[in-house]
Amino acid sequence: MDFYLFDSVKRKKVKFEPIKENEASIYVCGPTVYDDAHLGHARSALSFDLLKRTLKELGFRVTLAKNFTDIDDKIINKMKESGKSLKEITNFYINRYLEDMEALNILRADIEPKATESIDAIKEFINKLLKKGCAYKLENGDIYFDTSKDLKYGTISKMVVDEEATISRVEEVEGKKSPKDFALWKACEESEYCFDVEFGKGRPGWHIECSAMIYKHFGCKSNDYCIDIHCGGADLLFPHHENEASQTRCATGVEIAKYWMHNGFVQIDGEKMSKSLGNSFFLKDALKVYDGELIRFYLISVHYRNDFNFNEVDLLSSKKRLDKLYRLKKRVYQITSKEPNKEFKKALLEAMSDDLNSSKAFAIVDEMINEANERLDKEPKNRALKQEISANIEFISNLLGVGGKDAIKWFQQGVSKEEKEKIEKLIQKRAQAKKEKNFEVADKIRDELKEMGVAIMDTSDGTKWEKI
RNA sequence: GGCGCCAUAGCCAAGUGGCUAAGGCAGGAGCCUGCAAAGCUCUGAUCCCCGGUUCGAAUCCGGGUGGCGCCUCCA
Repeated sequence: MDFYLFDSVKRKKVKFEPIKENEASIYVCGPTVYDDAHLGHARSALSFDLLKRTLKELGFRVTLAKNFTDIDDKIINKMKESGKSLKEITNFYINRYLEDMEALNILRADIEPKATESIDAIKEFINKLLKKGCAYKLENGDIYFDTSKDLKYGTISKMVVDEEATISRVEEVEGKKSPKDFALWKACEESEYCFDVEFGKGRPGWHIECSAMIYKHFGCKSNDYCIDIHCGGADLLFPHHENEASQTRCATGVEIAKYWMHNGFVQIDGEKMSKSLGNSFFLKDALKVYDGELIRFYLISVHYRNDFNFNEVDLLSSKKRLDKLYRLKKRVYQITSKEPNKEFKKALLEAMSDDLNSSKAFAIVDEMINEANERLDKEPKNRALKQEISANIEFISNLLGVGGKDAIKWFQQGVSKEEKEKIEKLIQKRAQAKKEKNFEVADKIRDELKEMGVAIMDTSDGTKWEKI
């Protein structure tokens, strides 16, 4: 099965034809680790987690790299504010990021380079640019990339940078040849975040690390491209990706990536989530209230390229939808899965192969759930059917990363042992009352359970309960 | 000012030239049930407006209206 993706540089959907047959090299622009991850980080990570899972399922050998920018102005500011060391801050937030992403069931990247651990690669890269005359040094020691040396500058984002407009926005730096030029190396004095290299003490600029890391980990030797797919948030297209591409072009003569994918934004009340608007919120706070898998499901129920308007009402409607998958899973509880239904598997994979159409994929999942329930109603003892359903759910969990948890526990989240015992005792009492046809008592117990946030359902297999 | 995205039922959301416009949530009717819940069945939109292209458009083109984003760190 072929994979199609929307290439945000070509601005159209194209067939994925990897540089090396059956292999896919992916680089995702990761977070700057100066604070906790917010929903936008989650959306980006989820989008390209789906990319990785889909390509793997299609049989590609996938190598995904995601960097951590662990040296930057904001981190330095945080150091000054908190009195903590660079490493203390960045290690703390890297771990937090990884924990949050794990809660969302995001597969770990195969390579996780850090800027501070890539200084040699960055240094080499800057040296290459200096040698080729694509970079110049200012009197203060800063090194800038000379965008005029790259005739293709602007072809990634199609941004024609208006010199005057740019001047008004970008801070003027003395000695800079063009406002489009950007810092590769920022000179600094002796300190924890300064690195002593042959062209002077300093620290890397933001754009250079990605180019250097890609060069280091994937190589950009004789191919036309360094990697297959370069991914990131829509806001990175310009200037970040434009600059990365330009540097790599100048330094290696090779295009940095064959394909580009950009995910849309998470908005709150129709506006971009951002700190300056005061409407952003951290993933860790959402995770205190909602299961990570629910947040995952909610965020990937909308196509990755669209804007996503986050709100609690929709999140709760997503929960009801996801609950249905787990209710089906409960019906085939502890049944060993065999082979998934061929047509179902194909349809699901086809949807995801069409530029990661996860919305369509979930529609197919819903149809499968519906059909499975219908058939189970008719043939509750059909073991082969149960094995197939179980395998279908397993396939969903591999491809989409939802539905992989224990179905009983899913409906008992946040219920303590004592509570559980109390619930089960009440259910027993109710069963006794029912036996005695004392429905008044039975209904009273049901109301009592409902007040505890517990819903019950009588089945041929006894009374089941769920925490709502 | 430059570049770009979006507008589909009460809400969320696929579809981007041609069978009856996916799917979910909410609502209504029914089956099941002691009654419920869960599950199942049935039930809703001609696709922001105007014009054009076409045998045929939600889907392409032009013009509006409304919303959002990038151009400064940003997923």
